[in-house]
Order: sequence, then structure tokens, then C-alpha cells
Amino acid sequence: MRDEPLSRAFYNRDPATVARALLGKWLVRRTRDGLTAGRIVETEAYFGRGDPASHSHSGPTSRSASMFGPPGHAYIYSIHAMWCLNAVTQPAGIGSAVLIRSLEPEAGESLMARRRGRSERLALTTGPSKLCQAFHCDRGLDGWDLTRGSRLWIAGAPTVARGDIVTTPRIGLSVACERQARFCLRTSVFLSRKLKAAP
DNA sequence: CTACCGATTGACT
DNA sequence: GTCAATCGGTAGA
Repeated sequence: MRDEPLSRAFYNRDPATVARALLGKWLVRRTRDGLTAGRIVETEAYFGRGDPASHSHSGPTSRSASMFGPPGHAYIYSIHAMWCLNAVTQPAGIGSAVLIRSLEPEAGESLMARRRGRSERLALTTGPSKLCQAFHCDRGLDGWDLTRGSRLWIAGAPTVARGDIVTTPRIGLSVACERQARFCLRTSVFLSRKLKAAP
């Protein structure tokens, strides 16, 4: 199951739809050092030019070029001297993507720990830049085709029930703070932020 | 070239 | 809960 990459058609949809559908799927990375894999438990949707929080808002730049490319490719950018991984959605030219925010580690945890310089399981992949460090993802993989099934890809898994997904505002924004575009697996302890307790 | 900013993280109160 | 380090990207002179 971890060997079978998701298809181009999977990504060629609205980013909120893809963000939901990616929950529970496998993120897999293979390097000379070995294989790491984790289950996606938290995502955020970034829409096209109409979304003021999206890097696509002011049109393509050298940084966001791959975000305007075809769906199913990686968009990797730096923020605060760290890296974050997105999967591009919708046809080329739209500029929408899904940010992978948090994973549950499933394979290669000792390699993740070495790359992170930390051994606690909860500190390996519970944040967008933490998981990039644990999976050795940086600008060198920007634009990488995630449907190829080599180096870096996302593999299929059963669809998560809608009732197991919690929707919240996106994290860390100064604009469009109210939009419900963050998607979390309700029961996961590997979220980057704790969910607010039910009232 | 300089100046400023940030879809973060980790350390600290 | 607060706060600042850190550096690539971006805009502007």
C-alpha cells in the first residue's frame, strides 16, 4: 500500500477536498540513508489568487513557481529559515496547494530522530517544518512529481470517515484568519496544536 | 546592494 | 501562556 502513489487525478481537485482526502494517507521518503514514512494527520488548504493567505495571492514569483505548476507536484518553500512541504492541487496556473502540517511516524523513526536531533516520538514530525527535517525535504525537492513513486511520494490508504475530521482556522496567519481550512484527525495525538476541547 | 518579513520552532515564565 | 532566533525570499533604492 505504501508503494502505490496517489494519481494525478487525486490532486487535480479543489484544495479543501484534497486536504480532507489526504488525512490518513502515507507520506513516504526514500534516500540513500533509508526509508521514512508517516501517516498524515493534519493538513491546510491554500487556495488560488483570491486567498490573501496564499503565496499565490500576488501571482507567481521565483519562490512560488511550482505552486502554479501542474497538480501532484511538491511545492517546498522556506519560512523562518525552515522548510515546509505542500502538494499542488488543481490545474496549472491556479496556484492552490495543501500544506502537510503533521504526521504520525510509522517507519524509519531512528532515522527521523537522527535528522531531528531529538528522540521523543512526539517531537519528530508534529509540525510542518519538523516533518520536513525528519524526512530530509528541502528546496532540492521543490517541484518534485509526487506521482512518480520514488524519492518522495504520498501513498493511498482507506478514506477517513468525515466524522473523524475536525475543521479549524489555519495556523499562524495574519490575514484570512477566520477561514476554516485546517483539517485534523480528531483522535490523533500527533497534531501540531491541541484541539480545543468540545464545549 | 540593503531592509524587512514570515503558512515556525524551541526555550522560557 | 510569551518571546526571539534564524535566513531565504522579496521589494525597493
